[in-house]
Amino acid sequence: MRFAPSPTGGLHLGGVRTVLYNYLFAKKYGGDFIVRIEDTDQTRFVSGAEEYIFDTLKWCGLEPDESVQHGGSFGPYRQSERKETYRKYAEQLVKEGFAYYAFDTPEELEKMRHDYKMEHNPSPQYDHTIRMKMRNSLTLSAEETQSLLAEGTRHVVRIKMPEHETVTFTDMIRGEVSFDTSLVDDKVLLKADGMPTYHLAVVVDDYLMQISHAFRGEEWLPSAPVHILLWKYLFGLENMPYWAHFPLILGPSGKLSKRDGAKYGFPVFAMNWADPNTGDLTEGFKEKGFLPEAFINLLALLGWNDGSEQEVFYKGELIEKFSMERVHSAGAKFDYEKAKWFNHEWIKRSDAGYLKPEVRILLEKSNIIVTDDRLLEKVIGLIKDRCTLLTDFVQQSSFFFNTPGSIDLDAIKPKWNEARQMFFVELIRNYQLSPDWHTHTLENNFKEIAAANDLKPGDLMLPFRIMLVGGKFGPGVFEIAAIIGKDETIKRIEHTLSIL
RNA sequence: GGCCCGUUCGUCUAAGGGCUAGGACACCACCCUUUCACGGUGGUGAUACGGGUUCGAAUCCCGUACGGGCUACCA
Repeated sequence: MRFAPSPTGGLHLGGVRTVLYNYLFAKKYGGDFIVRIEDTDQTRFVSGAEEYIFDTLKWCGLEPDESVQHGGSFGPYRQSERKETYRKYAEQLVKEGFAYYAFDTPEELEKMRHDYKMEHNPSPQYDHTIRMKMRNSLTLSAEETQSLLAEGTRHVVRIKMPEHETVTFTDMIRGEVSFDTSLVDDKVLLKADGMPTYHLAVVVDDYLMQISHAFRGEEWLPSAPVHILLWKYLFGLENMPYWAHFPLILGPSGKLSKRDGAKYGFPVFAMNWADPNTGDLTEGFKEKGFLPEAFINLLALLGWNDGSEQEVFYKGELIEKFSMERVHSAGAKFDYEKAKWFNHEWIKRSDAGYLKPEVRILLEKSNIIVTDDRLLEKVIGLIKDRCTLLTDFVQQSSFFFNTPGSIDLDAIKPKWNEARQMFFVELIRNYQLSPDWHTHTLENNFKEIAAANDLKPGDLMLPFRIMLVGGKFGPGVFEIAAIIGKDETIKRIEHTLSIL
C-alpha cells in the first residue's frame, strides 16, 4: 500500500481520504502503509509542506509504517533522493525501442502546439502523428543524436506510445478499463534536469518498493495506460500492483479546490496551512474545531459505506469493515453541514475528560484560565450536547468562569416591571441567607418566592438566565447558579438590576 | 474538440431482476424542555431521457443528454 503525496501545499480533503482508504486497506489486511514523497518537480518546492503532511497524518491518527520520518528498508522515501535510479530505466527503454530522446526546446513545443492547433483539435499532443515532425532520436540520425547527447544538449526521454494497441487493466473500483494507445501522447519520462516525471518514478518506485496495491485519485485514470505500458516494458505485467482510482471529492463546482473553501466558508485542508510564499493562511478542520475521529469518520463515509445504516464508526471499526468493493464509483460532493453533524455526534459521544485538554486550550486562547479541573470537566459534560464544533465550548462555557461581558437587556426589558424587580430583590435576600447552595434548594426557593408574590416562575426564569448567562442559551439556570456559587450569583443579579 | 470515468431525494447514500425505492444531513411541523440544545414523532423530497432484453428493470444492453476528470519537461 502506498500514499504518495507531492509536498506542494496543504493536504486537502481528497488527499486525506486517499490516505485514509490506503491506510484502512493496509491495516485490514495486515499490510504496511507507506508514504513516499513525490518531489520530482523542483520548481514547485514549498518549504514546510512535507512536514505539514506528516503533522496532518499524525493528527488524523494515520501513522505510516514506512516513510521519510518512520524509516523502513525500501528507502529513500523521497524521490528527489532517488534521482540516480531513474535514468538507468529510461536508458533501458530507449535502448529497447520503447522510448526516445527528444531535443525540442520549450519554444519549439509551443510552436508545435500553436501550428497544429485546429478547430477539431484544440490541444495537439506530442504523439505518433506529430513525433516524426519533431527533433528527436527518431527523426535524427544516430550520429546526430549521439553528438547532441555528447555535447550535453538539454533533452528529455519520451515514451513511444504504440500506434494501435488496446491497453486494458482491471481497476478495483471500476472493473475493466481500456484505452487505445494511439490516442495517448508520448509522455515525458525523464526531464531535462535529470529528474523523472511522475510517470516513470511511480512505476520504478512501486516496483523497487514492492508495492502491492496502488490507490490514487480518479484524475490519474487517463495516464494509467502509460503506467501499464511501463510496467510491461520494465518489470512485467505480472508484477504490477493492483490499481484503484478513487472518485473525486467535488466542491460546489467541480473538483474540490482550496478556492471553494474560501468562497463558500468551509475548510478544505486538514489543518491550518500558511503558504510561505504568499503568506496566505488557509484554515483547517482541526483549527475550525473538528475532532480527528470525526474528520476521519466523515471522510470515510464520503464515497464508502459498510452496507448497513451505521454512520458513526471508530477507526478500529473502519479498519474491520472497510472494503474496496463498497467504495463508490461516482464523485461525491462535499457537504459541510453533514460534516458538522459528524463532529457534533463525536462530541456528544466523547466523555468530558477526553475533551478537556482541547477545550482548556481553546478557553486559554480566549483568556479564560480554569484552575479547577473537576469543575471544567463538569461544565464540559453539561454543555457538550450543544456544541457542534470544539470552538463552541468557549461561548457555551465562558459564563461559568467569567462574569458575562454583555447582558441581553432587550430580552428582559419589554416585560419588566416593579413586581419583577421586587422579586429579584427578595431572591437576593433569600439566597443570601440560604444555608445550602444546591440546585434543588435554589429552584425550590425561587418558586416559593414567586408563588408568594403571585408571579409565574416561567416569567422570571428567562430574566434570571439572562442575568447569569448574558443571553438566551446554556444549561438549566439553577445548575448554573449552583456551579458559579452564591457570591457570583448575587453579584450578577445585582449588576443587571442596576443597569435595567 | 479528443479520450476516460460517472449519473437514485438539494447533499451523502441503501436496494448487486421481484415490495408503498430504505436511511442520514439539511428543511418544515408537532412532542419533550419554564432558555438554547439533546431526544422523540411525523412530513416535503429521487431512480436524467429514449429504446431494447425480460412475465417483471433503479438494477442488464444500446443510444442521447448532462456532470466530472485528463489532454505540461505538475503531481
